[in-house]
Amino acid sequence: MLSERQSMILNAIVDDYIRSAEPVGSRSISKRGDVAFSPATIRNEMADLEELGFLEQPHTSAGRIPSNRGYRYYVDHLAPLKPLKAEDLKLFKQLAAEKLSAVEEVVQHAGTILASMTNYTSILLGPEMFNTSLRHFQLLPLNETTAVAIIVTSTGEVENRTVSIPPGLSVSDMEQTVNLLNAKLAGVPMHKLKARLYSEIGQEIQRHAEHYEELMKLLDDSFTSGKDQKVFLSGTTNMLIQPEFRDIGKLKTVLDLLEETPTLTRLLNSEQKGIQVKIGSENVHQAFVNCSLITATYSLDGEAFGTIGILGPTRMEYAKVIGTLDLLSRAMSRALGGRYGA
Amino acid sequence: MLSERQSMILNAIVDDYIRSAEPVGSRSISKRGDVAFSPATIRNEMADLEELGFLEQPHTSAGRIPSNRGYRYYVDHLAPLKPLKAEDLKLFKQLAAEKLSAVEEVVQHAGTILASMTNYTSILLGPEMFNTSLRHFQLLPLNETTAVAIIVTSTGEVENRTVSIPPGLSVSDMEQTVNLLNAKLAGVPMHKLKARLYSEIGQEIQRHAEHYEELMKLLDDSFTSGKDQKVFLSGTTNMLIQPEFRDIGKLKTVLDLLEETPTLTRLLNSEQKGIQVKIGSENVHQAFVNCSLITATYSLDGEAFGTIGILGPTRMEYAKVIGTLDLLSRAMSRALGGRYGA
DNA sequence: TTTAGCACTCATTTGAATAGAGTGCTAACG
DNA sequence: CGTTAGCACTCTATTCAAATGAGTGCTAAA
Repeated sequence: MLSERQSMILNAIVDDYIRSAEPVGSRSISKRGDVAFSPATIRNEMADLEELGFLEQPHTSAGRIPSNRGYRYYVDHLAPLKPLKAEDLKLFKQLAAEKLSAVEEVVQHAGTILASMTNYTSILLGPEMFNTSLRHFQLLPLNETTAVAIIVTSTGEVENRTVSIPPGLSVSDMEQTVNLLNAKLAGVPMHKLKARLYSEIGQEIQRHAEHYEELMKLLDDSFTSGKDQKVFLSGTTNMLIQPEFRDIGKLKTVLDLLEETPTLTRLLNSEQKGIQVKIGSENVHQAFVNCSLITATYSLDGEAFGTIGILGPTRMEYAKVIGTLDLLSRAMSRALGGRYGA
Repeated sequence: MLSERQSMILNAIVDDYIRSAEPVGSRSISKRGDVAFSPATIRNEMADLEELGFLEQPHTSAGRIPSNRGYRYYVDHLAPLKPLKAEDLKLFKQLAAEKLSAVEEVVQHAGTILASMTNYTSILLGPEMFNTSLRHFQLLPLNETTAVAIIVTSTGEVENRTVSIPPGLSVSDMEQTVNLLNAKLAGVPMHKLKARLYSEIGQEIQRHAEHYEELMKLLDDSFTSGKDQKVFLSGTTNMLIQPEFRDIGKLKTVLDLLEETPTLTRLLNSEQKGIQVKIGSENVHQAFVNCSLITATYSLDGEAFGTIGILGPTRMEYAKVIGTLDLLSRAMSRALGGRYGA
């Protein structure tokens, strides 16, 4: 579609613009050395590239800046990723080596590393528990009316909710029920818990316990996953140093969105695994028209999956970010995998 | 110290400035009606007030703005708090009425309300568990080498950590130990757990279990409170709409600090109960010189205590914020208290 | 096909003039 | 003697025109 030379010029322009944030002119491209033509020639090509929709001109007497399409081409034809700096690699090693007890801590730490390495905003999603299974269930009465329900998953995650005890339910009934559940439901995938509860356990409970209805309600409550997937943000203030967000209005629309965790979860939770790049208006959400969002997935012991992402202006260091995300997502999977065996 | 008239004028100036964010001149004060003197008279008083350090002048031909000292006087001599709007009160009622299962949800929700009612940034600290006591302890093995330690407090909070099992420790030894702990330590305040573990339980364990050292290490790990007090932020982007933070540099120093949860915890965790107002440089932290921080404390069932706070520019609607914090902290204590009986 | 040259465009910078808000001081007033 | 009107003065913010300069598009020559 593009000639070799056009491709080189586009590449040079995007590269330059990513560094300077200023419209780049034909002269500066010519002087770079990697495209050995005169400004005039480059100007002609630039006019063509603009007509094709890869470049834009803020005004007649300014240089060119890449359009979304230009960035897209740049990303799709990215040169093989250059290896990261040694010091950065060391950070990854540390992540894997560190004795972090909880998954959340690993994820949080990874987010901090990501933000400080890239100078953009990192958005990480905690592992999706969809694929994990039940390890242990417990009901601990606090007083006459309330109890804590505790669920431990196969990956060692602990979830808890406060539930109300139906009046008149005997302690022994409750204990018996819990024992039954542990016997019957241990190892069952989390997303099948409720179905199993009704299909298999229901009758059993009905046989030996009073207050069937209320008890089932209690258990149903316990198995209702309370929280959404957890969102970890880091480096939000890196957004402030981007010249494209000098305009407080634009800045606010983005930062506002970052406070809406449910929306973020939806935006990051892509079906696909691997690395994904959404440039400008390729993002569904209006607030991200000036941003690019790059995401990668990690896995926890092959069961649960989560997402890590970087949000920055469309004028983003794609090569660096993609490389970093790729390595970090692997490092995370490594740090998390094998930690909890079956 | 200040004459009746000076006091009134200072009050009027602060009031005006809080609303307009512009230096206020003698004419506009005179026209307000509540200080019935000519601009010239007011000018004279203003000059005096400036000499006394209550006012400042950006430049010779501008109006006056309050100094930190001026704000302090204003706050200390604040008129009796006017009651909140009916719609706001309704929000509080809802908070108390809502069936929120977890303490964290109550706190989080309160933060959202606070930020949206005041249009400032709310900073809430989750309850300090210092005063709660142990309800239940459990060790759940995940595989040969790791286990989850689960601690349930008297207020129904659940904490969990992953710990490593010393090789060779038998399951029955572990179970026996856990039973012993529950028998001996239930009801013991959290901050005394470790001391009791060593003073009373140590010998007992030594008597019947092998691997004494390793087992104690495991238990010590379990009782080491992993997380700091949790911090909930809401309405950080409200900072962007304040004209004093039009300057991105200033904005960044503040927002950067908001990302440092440990520092925030330290800044909010005041010894004193009740409402506290820190104006401008009264704040210890450099980043808050242009801000005021107003905090109040809430309690959870009379045991654990937490803090709620509002951060805004020194030019802040003190009356409104103080009133709101006062009511909300009570509402929270009410919503949380009695929920978990002994 | 490439390039040098040149006229042209347009945002940005600069500087001077102007307007306007507010003060401090002095003198008059009750 | 406290209060107020009047006025000169100060300093910022606005406005506008001119100058600057980066960069382009086009044409003609190499």
